[in-house]
Amino acid sequence: MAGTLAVVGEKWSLLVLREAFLGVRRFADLQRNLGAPKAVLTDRLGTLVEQGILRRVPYQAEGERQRHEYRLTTKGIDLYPTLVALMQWGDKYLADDVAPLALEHRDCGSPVHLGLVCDDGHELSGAREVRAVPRQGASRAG
Amino acid sequence: MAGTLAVVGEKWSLLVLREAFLGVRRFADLQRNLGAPKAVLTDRLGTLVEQGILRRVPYQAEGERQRHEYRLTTKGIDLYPTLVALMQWGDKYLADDVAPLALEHRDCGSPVHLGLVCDDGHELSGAREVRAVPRQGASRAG
DNA sequence: GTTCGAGGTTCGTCAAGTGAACTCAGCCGG
DNA sequence: CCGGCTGAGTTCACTTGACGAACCTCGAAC
Repeated sequence: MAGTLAVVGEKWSLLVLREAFLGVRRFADLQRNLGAPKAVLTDRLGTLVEQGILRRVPYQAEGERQRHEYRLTTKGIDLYPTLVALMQWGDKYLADDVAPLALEHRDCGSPVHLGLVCDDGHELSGAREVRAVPRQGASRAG
Repeated sequence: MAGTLAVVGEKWSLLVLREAFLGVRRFADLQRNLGAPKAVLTDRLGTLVEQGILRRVPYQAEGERQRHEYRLTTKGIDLYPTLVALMQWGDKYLADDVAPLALEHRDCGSPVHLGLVCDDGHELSGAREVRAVPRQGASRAG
């Protein structure tokens, strides 16, 4: 866990990824949506690319010179549950009125949420139903 | 989401919460386990208490004066999925050898993981099976 | 060959993080 | 009653990082 935070724990990283999941790929759009200083955004995008979470892909809009856009890699897409977890908590405890974004299953249309499930197929109600078991062979990092 | 990050997005907050979930409650133990400067730890604990994520509970060890310990509130416990999400991603992409901590269902003993499930009971394979639908009535905050 | 705009870089300022040293409150042993 | 010990902070000097504004650069269009 500490490792993950070292990678994406900086101030704007997860917000950049949120935009990425919403389909925002261009520097200027990210900058406008987030309101982050350009210098910080440049730096964050750089480290996310370094970490293999985003890819820098060339593209060319009509009548413009070639530029680069930022796309999620598989490694980046796998951070989706993290973002959803943050979102759900915010929706529950911080939302003024109603969640501003709903997630639904693309196939069946019903609402999607994040849950703890065990390999027997039970869905757990929360942290109290989980036992954490330390393992040997590594100090705790997660 | 931005709101959630404003609350727990600072450098040590989520690590403090990890320790809390592992049962660490005392200032000195937190400080030792995390290696965070005392000043920062004091500040983080203070804001987490302010936010209602931790409670300051008096306790008294034998032969010592009364002190305070920090315990998770319900609001804090509900951050569990966030931590698990960070942990699972770290286990997948950053672990040197093997995950240092395994989670199991307290009732049936089988491994627990975090998954996206829809209200029809399907478990989704990942972000690509989800569609995000904006709602009216609020600007996006999540 | 000047303008325009995306995608940066540079710079001065200011907030936040960091570690070491210091404080404070009580319990204890002498 | 005195002085030392310990857990929990606080203060301080220093370094790192965030911030906003201004500047630079490349290529297309005029």
